[in-house]
Amino acid sequence: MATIRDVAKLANVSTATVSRVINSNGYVNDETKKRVKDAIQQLNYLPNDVARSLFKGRSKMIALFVPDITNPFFPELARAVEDVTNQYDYTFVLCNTDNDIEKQMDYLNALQQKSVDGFIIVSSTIKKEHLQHIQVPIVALDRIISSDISSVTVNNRSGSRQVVQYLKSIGCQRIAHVAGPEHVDNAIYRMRGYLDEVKEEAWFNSSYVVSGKYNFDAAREAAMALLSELPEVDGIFAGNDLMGAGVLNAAASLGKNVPGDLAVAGFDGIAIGETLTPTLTTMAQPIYEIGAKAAEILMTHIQSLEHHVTAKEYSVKLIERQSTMKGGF
Amino acid sequence: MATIRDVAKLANVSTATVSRVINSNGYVNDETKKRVKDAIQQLNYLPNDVARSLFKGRSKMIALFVPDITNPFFPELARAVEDVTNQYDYTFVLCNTDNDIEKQMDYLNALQQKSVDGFIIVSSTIKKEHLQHIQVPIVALDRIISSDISSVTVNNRSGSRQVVQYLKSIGCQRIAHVAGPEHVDNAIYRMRGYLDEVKEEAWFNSSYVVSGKYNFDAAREAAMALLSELPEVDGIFAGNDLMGAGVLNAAASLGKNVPGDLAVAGFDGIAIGETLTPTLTTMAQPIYEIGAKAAEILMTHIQSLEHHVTAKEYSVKLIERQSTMKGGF
DNA sequence: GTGAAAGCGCTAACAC
DNA sequence: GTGTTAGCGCTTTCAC
Repeated sequence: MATIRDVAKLANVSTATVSRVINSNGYVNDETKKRVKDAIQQLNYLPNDVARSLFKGRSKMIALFVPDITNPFFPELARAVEDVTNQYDYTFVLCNTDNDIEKQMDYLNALQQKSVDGFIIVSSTIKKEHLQHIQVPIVALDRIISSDISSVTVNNRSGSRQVVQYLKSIGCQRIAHVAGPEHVDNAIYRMRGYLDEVKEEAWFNSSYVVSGKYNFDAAREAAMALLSELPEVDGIFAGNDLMGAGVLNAAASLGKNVPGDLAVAGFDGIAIGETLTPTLTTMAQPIYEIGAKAAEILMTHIQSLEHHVTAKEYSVKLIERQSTMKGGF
Repeated sequence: MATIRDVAKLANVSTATVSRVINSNGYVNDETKKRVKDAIQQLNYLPNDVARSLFKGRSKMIALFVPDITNPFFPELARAVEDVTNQYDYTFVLCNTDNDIEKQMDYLNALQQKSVDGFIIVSSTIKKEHLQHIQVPIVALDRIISSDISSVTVNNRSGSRQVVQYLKSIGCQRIAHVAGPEHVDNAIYRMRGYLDEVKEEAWFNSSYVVSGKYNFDAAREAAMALLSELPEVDGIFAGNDLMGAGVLNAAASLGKNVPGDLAVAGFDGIAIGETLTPTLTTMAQPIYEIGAKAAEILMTHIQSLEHHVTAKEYSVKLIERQSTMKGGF
C-alpha cells in the first residue's frame, strides 16, 4: 500500500501538501493540486484510516448493541442503523450481547480502545452507572436507559391500550395477555396498557395474564395452558409478534379456529407476521424508522460534540390482518 | 484516557517495560511487573488499539458481507460469525451489500483503509477479479467465489435430490419446483438437483419450474399461477424456506389443503419454518455451524498468514414437519 | 502557497 | 532485566 510519502515524492511536494489535497484543506495551487491528484491516481493511493484515527482520536466507527440478532425484531433495526452509518461514511460494528452485563462491559471497553465514536444500545440490563466511563455519545434504542441519555422508543403503553380497545371493538369478551419478560421495560408498559383497559372489567383476574418471555416456545406453552384453563377466552393480545405466532400455533394445536373462536393480535410488526397462517394482526412499530432515527441522532451528537439530550417517541400503528378479521377470513 | 507514558511515569519505568508487561513479552522482574500492574490499575489504563493497529498494520477486525441482514437466513449466520470473532478478541463489522457490486467495492476499500484483517463474503455478484487488490484473507460463505478462495457451503444439489426423492416416497406424483434467482449459484444447484430427479418422468415439462426469486411475495405469486395452471401438482419443492412460506400462503388462498392436497418442502432450515401453520418440512442447512466454520477458517488464515485454500462442504438434513406429513396432520 | 517538524500511542530493535 | 529510540502514516501548527 502506497503511503502519503510515496505520493509526495512522486508529485515533488511535501506530505503536508498531499494532506491538504486529500482533505481539501487550506490553499493549494491548482497546478500542484493536479500533480498530486495524478500521483494519487498513479499509485492507487488510499489514505490509511488507522493513522488518521490515531491522530484524531476518532475512528469513524459506531457500534450497535442488540440482545441477539437472530431475534427477528433486530435485523430490520440493524439494517436501518447500518444504512445511515454507511451514508455518513462510518463503519458499522454489530454486537450481540444476550443482555449479559459482563459481555456488554467487555464490548464497551474493547470498542473504546478502538476509538469507536458512539454507541446505539438496545439493552434491558445496562444502567446509567455502567456507562459512567464512556466518553462518547450514546443513544438508547427501543428501551430507555436513563433520562440523560438520548433515546428512541415507541408509545408502548398507549399502543397496547389501542390493541385491547380494538379487540373489544370486534366483539371479544374475554381478553387475555401473553406478556414479555418482567425485567424489560417495554414489556411492562405493554402489560400496563393491557391492564389499563381490562382491570375494571368484572371478569378480569390475574390469571388472564401469562408470561411468554418474548419468545415463540414459551408463548406457545403459556397459551396452551391458558386456553385449556380458561376456555372462555376469545381474544389474546400477545406482547410481541413472536409470541403471537406461538399463540396461533397453540390455538391450531387445540383445534381452536382463529379468528372464529379466538382473535389474536401481536405487537412489533415484524415481517414474519405476514407469512403466518392466518396472517397476524399487529400493532406495528416503524422499526426501520426508529433505527434510522437513532443513528441520525447519534451522528448529530458525534458531529456537534454537544450533548443535548433528545428523547424521541414514535407512534405505533395497527395493522389488521386475518387473525382478527372475524368477518373476512 | 491514560497513555502508556502515564503508566510508565507512575511506575518509574520506561514505556518499553510497560509494553512488555501488557503483552507478556520478554523478561520483566516480578517486582517491577507488580509496580506496573498497580499503576495500570490505578490509572485505569487501557492500551490504545488504534496505535497498536497502526504499528502492526492489523486491526483485529473482520467484516462479514451479506446481501441483506433482514433476510431471515442471514441473522443466524451473522450471529455465528460474531460469536467466533468475539471469542478470538476480534471486532465484527457487518455490511449489507444488496449484492450491489459498487457497494461491495466501496466496502472493501473503506475497510482496507481501516486495516481490517479479513473478510467473510456471501455474494453472488463478486468475482475473483474484484478481489485482486485485497491483501487480506477472504472466505466465501454459502456461495463459491472461485477455486482459489476458501469456502464453506452445503451440498445443494444432492440435498435437493433427496428432497424430491422424499416427496416421491410419500406419494407425490407431480412435483413442481419454485426456483431461486438464476444468477445465484446455489439456486441453480438446487434446481439441478430437482431436475436430476424429475427430468426423465413422463409427466415432466418445463412449466413445472417457476421462479420465486428467493422471496416470499414472488414465490406466492408464482405458486398461485402454477397451482391454477397445473392443478394436478401434488408436491412442491421450494428452493428456500421463505419461498416455501409463500407457497403455503398461496395454497391457503386457493383453498388447497396442505399436506392433504399438496405437500410442500423448503430448503435452509430457518427458524420461521417452525412458526408456520402447517410447520414447514425443510432440507436444513447447519446454518450456525457453517457460519462458525467460515469464521474459524478465516482466523486460521489470518493467524498463519498462510493461504492454504480449504473448501468445506457440509451436508444438509431433512427435517420432516407438518407440511408433508400426510398421515399425521 | 508550500515545507519542516512535532506528535497521536504504541512496539520492537538495539543497547547496556 | 530495563531503557533509548526509531518509526507505523497521518495531520497540523508554524515558518518562510
